[in-house]
Amino acid sequence: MNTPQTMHRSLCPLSTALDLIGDKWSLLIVRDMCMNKSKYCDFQNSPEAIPTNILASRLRKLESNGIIVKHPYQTKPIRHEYYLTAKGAALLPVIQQLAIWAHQHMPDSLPPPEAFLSAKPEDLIRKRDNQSSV
Amino acid sequence: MNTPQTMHRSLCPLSTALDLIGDKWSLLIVRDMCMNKSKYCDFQNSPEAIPTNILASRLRKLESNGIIVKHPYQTKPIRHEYYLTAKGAALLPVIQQLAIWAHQHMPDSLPPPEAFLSAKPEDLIRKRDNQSSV
DNA sequence: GTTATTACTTGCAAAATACAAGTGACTGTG
DNA sequence: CACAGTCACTTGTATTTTGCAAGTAATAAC
Repeated sequence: MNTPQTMHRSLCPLSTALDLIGDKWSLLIVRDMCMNKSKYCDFQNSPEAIPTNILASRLRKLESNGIIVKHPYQTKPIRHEYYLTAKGAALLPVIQQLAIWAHQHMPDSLPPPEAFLSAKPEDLIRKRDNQSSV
Repeated sequence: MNTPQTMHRSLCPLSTALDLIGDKWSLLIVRDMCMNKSKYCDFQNSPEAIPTNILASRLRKLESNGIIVKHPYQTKPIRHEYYLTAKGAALLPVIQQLAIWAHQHMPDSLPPPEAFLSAKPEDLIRKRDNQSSV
């Protein structure tokens, strides 16, 4: 279940989107998931070095807003993997456009990987995992 | 002249883009400019009600990073209009994708205007104004 | 038992944001 | 001319968010 949705500044779609993911970290976590990263330590090990408290709070926020789901992959100490939902995977075009823009207009950024540019949202969804949450 | 560029968290294009425009307000200002708004009070009157000090600091930041240019439209009390540069106009696809995403996945957001979805970056650049800054 | 690892939480300082109240340069009215 | 009003800001300060370091619970390895 999802859609808790905080207060929105307006009903403009851009504004509501930014209310949710308009910060410096959320889309980087989504990016990592697009690159098949799924574990807490994967996100921590990304080159941007997200602070661990920010990571935990962003994962909570993204999950409570239906952008990602978590499901356990071991129980001894309970550990979760995090995956994009259809809603989360649908952010891929946004991220792709942002990466293209940066590559073309920000001199010191690297080119986006080919595989990333040619990816499609539906490729990012793990059907089994999403269905398991019904 | 532009490109002062603050420190980047990494060279990932997405990360560098978010270093610059990864906040709740910057893209709303760009959106307003895409809708042919150009004056300080236009931005202030948008429904999200940006605080005036934030607006002023964002305009400075966007200008110093080459996303917008300002040029005077009167001199009695000096007043400026703000326009997108080619670099700023190239953010249109990003904003369009974000708006599409929100419309499809955030229940209480309005549909993006048709004119906005069919716009192209080159339509947003005022050739005369950009050339005048040479 | 001791040490190490992972996925967090907690505490606190630093930075960003929000809100209210100025300020300077005018314009319009009487 | 005095005086209220507008516009594009700046300044001050409270509140919120972020960043960094350290701590903790659960377990594995030795």
